[in-house]
Amino acid sequence: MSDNSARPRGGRPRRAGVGAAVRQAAEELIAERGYAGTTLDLIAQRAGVAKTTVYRRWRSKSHLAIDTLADLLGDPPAGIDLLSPITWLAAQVREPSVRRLLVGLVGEAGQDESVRAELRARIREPFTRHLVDEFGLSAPDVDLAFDVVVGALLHRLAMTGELTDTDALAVTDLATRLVFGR
Amino acid sequence: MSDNSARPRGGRPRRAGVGAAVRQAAEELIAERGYAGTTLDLIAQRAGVAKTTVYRRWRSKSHLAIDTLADLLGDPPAGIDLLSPITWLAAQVREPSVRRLLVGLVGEAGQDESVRAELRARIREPFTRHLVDEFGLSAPDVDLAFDVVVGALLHRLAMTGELTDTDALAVTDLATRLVFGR
Amino acid sequence: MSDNSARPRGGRPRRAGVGAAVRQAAEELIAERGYAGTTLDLIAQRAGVAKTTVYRRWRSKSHLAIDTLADLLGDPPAGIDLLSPITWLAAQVREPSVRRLLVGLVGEAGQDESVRAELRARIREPFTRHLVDEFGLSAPDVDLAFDVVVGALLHRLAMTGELTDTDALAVTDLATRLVFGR
Amino acid sequence: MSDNSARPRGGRPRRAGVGAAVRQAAEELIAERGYAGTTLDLIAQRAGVAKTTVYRRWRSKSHLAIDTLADLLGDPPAGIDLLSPITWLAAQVREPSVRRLLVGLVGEAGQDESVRAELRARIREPFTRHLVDEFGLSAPDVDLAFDVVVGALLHRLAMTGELTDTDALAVTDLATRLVFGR
DNA sequence: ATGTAACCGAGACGGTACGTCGGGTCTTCAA
DNA sequence: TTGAAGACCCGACGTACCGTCTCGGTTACAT
Repeated sequence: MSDNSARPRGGRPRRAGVGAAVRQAAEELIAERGYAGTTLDLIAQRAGVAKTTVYRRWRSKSHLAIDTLADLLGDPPAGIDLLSPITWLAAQVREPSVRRLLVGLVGEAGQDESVRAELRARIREPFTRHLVDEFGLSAPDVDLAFDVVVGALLHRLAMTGELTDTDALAVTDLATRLVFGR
Repeated sequence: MSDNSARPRGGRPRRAGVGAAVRQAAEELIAERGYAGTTLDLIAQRAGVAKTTVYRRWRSKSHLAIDTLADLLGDPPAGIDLLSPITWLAAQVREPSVRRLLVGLVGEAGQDESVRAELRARIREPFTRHLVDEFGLSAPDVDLAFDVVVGALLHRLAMTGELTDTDALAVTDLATRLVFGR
Repeated sequence: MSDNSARPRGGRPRRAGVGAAVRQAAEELIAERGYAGTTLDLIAQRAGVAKTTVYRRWRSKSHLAIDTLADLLGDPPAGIDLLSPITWLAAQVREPSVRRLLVGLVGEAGQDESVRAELRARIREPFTRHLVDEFGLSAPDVDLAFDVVVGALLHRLAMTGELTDTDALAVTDLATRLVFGR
Repeated sequence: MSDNSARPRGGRPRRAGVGAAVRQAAEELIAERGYAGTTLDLIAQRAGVAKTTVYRRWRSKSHLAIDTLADLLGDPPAGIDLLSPITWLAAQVREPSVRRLLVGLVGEAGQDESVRAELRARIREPFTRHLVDEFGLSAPDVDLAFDVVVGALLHRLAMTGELTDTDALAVTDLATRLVFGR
């Protein structure tokens, strides 16, 4: 979805399908073994690609992970009411691969501003922009709602390892009220 | 605060002050350099202790970090109203050392159930128990409020690197309403 | 045979049998696992004794090993001819426990003069003295013969891991001729 | 001289000079501080190379030492008489670096068959082959002579820490007679 | 056709941290 | 004083992973 695909001038063109294969491998492996437990060598191997190739397209493991995650999330659904995109977000976080990617990335973000920036631009902003455009909400409010939903669910997961429907519901309710009540 | 204390009998007693010195060193270093940037060798060195001594008392870097964090947090204040402990919690999360410890630990928690368990027992449970005893609230509700506050703030931090007063306030409000409104 | 048994003045007397038990444990373990593969903790454990006790009686692992070895070798037989003590020596070296003790000790000797001295005094000198007294040979000659027999056989063992009768015979012959032919 | 050379195809080629630099560092350090007193970290550092690089080329400290020793020994001189290679061998053993390498390796050999095998193939066999080819001697006899010379001198060194000319001469005499007298 | 420039696979390399192991010392309590 | 128990210091071990680098060889597109 963006291993910066723009490669205008000469030279051998990039092999098609490599980007997808690598993201796919990363997603699977991280879902299976967690973020830290997944090696770039491993990813490259499963994707049938050399490690160099991965590093040519992505700056680091974190950036590959962000890209994988963005690809995995896709766009929020174009629903009629405000609740549906928030519910969709919560559902996404409950997916094991999304969750483990997020948890790993939050860890990295603490260490590295460029990861934070990328995370904002590639993950949160699309969501926010969607709600702003669709429902005319204020961007800061939606950002906060995003952080509340993702953060709370992630942290719950980090604490207990699982997440009940009731909890997810409570949090989405909360976030919805947050956006409304301003 | 608990690198385990009750030891049977016999043998050279543990050197007094080692636990405190190591926690102190860990706290400082993690505040300065972040969780991942802090080595056990470094901690041991600053604490004036051999690395093996650290590993004798704590199973791993994560467990030392949890212990350090628990020690750092202390008990929530015995306030009269329900708001104060939640505000206190938010304030704690905004402390650089607490925050960096938490961020690091949330990352590890994804990988390791024993870290999750320890995190629940040493960090969240004391808070919850306090609110339950003091105000007669339901434990699951308080747990959730804890996860919302800590998770949301942490995630906001992970996304932006900073945290405004307004945001912190919004989140504490939310959590308070959550506990009430059930 | 000499964990320096002289303990004149007051205090609790040494427990009888400890010396023998430790030597026994050391011998067995080194025969089974080699010198380097044998830990002092292991020895103490098998001897049913605390590590401290071992270190109170012997200066170091090497010195315990030398003592064990001396005990194990005993005195050369009071034979009538000169050949028999040399043959006896060769036979001793072929014993697994003796061999592994020797190999380990030779390694340590390279690093530590006190080990060398002890080795001379406790292992080689008794042998030499015996041949000097019994057959009126010159001490330096016998010392050399000792070094040739033990050294050659040990080195053969180090190279091949085993030792045939013919080789052993050839070496003893050689050494005998050496002592004679001067 | 052989941290293995023939590599298949592809990949970044090994940096030239690394092998020599590491062997050189190992030789110097072991001559200065003895086998056991020499760390792989130290060797790597002095060679200006990462520790991982050393471990990539040599299986262990022992194998590096064998390689260093083989490199150091070189080939026996192409003399006209049988005495000269044996004298050469004795002279080599008296070199501090050779001696300390050998002593260390003999110790390891007791623990590890792969070290024994390597020692035979890289150290003893070249010597033996030379004498067999040059003088038509039987390989087992020369092997034995090798073990007698090296073993006896090493053991003498282990016992006394030094080695006089007379002793060295006596041993080479012995070994020469051994090869002849069969 | 030929040059150029980017691609890819393979794998060496530097660097840093990890957690473990073993020798030897020290400290306390009990005998 | 001895012994048991076990904490402690020190220093080395070998492994793992990240991200960089250097090859040989390949593949379009522009000249």
